[in-house]
Parts: sequence; structure tokens; C-alpha cells
Amino acid sequence: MPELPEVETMRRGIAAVAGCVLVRVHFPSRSDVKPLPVSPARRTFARRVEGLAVVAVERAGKRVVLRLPRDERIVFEPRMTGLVLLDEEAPTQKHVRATFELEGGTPRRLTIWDRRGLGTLRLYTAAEFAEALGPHALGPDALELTPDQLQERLGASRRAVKVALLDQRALAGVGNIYAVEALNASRIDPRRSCAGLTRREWRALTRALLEILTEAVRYEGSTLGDGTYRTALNVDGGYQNHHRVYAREGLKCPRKKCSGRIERVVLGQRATFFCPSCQA
DNA sequence: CCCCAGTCCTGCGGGC
DNA sequence: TGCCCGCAGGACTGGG
Repeated sequence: MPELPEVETMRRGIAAVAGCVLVRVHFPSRSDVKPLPVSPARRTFARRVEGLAVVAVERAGKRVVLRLPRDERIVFEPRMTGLVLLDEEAPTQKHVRATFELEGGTPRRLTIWDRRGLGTLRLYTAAEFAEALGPHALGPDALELTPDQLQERLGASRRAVKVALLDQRALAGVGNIYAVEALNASRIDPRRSCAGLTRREWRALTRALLEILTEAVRYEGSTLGDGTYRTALNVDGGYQNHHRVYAREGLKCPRKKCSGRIERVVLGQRATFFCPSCQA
């Protein structure tokens, strides 16, 4: 499930699209899969972007952003199973959702693939982008977050800290995997109320987020058992081999000198993993 | 403000 | 072997 490290890996993988002209956009449609939500509608989307050069490839939280002239933006939000591929064959033809033919650079084709089709593809004007993904909608990027910012934004909340970390208005980019990994690394019980965390714990949590997300970017993200997530060059990520608690229910806590076993609970309707022995 | 359930969607695995 | 059902969950919505 693409979170910050996976989406950042996608962004880097398609960085060479910057400078290319979007010559043609194609939305395959077939009767056996529902179309990916695209806004504005496909014909309008294609008419408005065809012929434009991509100014830059950026990321907004868990979304990949192609910046266009006049600060218009194409925003792809992969959600659960979305991918971008650069001059690579898609895992299945069936789930190819959009292709952009490119000219003026090395890459020739950008493909958007999504097995489950929960992702979205949007074209925003500068004003629409500011409204939908500006600072009031999206908190500071988790890679640039300071302890002060995190505590200021969540410190008064009575929500469970694990649930609060997923709030994209508070901080952008963290999802289920990296929230539970960071809480384990900072030895904080995910069920605890934000309001009960000490300044020291906010600092440890912020540092853990930064370290884990940075490391996960270095490994090009996490490819889970379903094998869905791949980089733009069609290879698996590697950080799944470094998960310490995520999806490891019943296994021994990896911390040295801790004899606890990892438990699974549901918080905010999401699977949450932690070691009850060393996360207090 | 916060919480919860439901929605979107497809593939997979368990149960029978 | 095959069918049904539940589950996975990021973001959003509507009701309490």
C-alpha cells in the first residue's frame, strides 16, 4: 500500500518525465473492470493536457504530482494498489488505467496501473490544487516534520496516537505500516492517547518517523505479500524485510532482551501491530 | 471535535 | 472442484 516511501520511490522513478511533452493521453476501457475515477472526465482531461510539457515531478504526501505550465497539476493518488511505470510492461493489461505518450526526452510512455481501481487521477488548476492539497488540507511532509510541529498539531488530541498519525491534515505521508513501525521504534503503545505523550516521547516519535521513512525510501519501499507494489522500473521494494512488527502477529519481538510477542489489535478500523512488552 | 460505519474496488484464501 | 463470503484498507461521507 503506497505510503510516503513508496510514493517517493515512484516520484524518483519517473523524474525523467520532467521536460517531456504529454503528446497523447489514453484511457483504456473494458467491460470487466470499473474505470479509475478521473476528473475532469476523460475527454476533457485529455484535451486539457495533450501538448503540454511537464515542468516538474513532485510529491504531495501520498500523491504523485506532475506540475504543468501555469501551475496546473496532474495528481495521481495510488491508494491501495496504484502504480506508475516508465517504459515498463504492466503486471496485467487488464488493469492499465491510463497511458501518457511522451516526446522530447528519453522516456516514451508513462503508464498508470491499478489492480483494484481505488486510486484517483485528477487534473487541478493552481487554485484547485491549493484548495484540495494546500497547507490547510495536508500537514507538513513527514520527512520534514519537527517534534514541535507534531506535538503542536496532535498534542491536545485524545485520539489514540496510532490513529492520529494517519491524519493527513496533521502530517502528510504516513500510513498504516510506517505508523506502527515508528511507534515500535519509539517504544510507544499505539493505543495511548496523544494527550498523554510527553515531550520526550514526541521527540522520539518524530525521530523514529524520520529514520524509518528515510530508510524505507532507501530500500524503495515495502512490497507486501500480495506483490502489488513495484517501483516505476518494475522491481520490488526491499523494506518489507526490515519490518519489525507490521503483519508479524504472534512472532517474537525483535528487540534485544525483549521476550514479548507481537500482538494485533484494531484501532480506527485498521490492523495495528505492537509489542505489549516493550511499548508502554 | 471525534468516532463509527459504510463506500469505493478486486483478488485471494478459508470453509464447506 | 467450485462457490460464497469475508477480508485487505486510504480517503471520504454522513450520522451521532
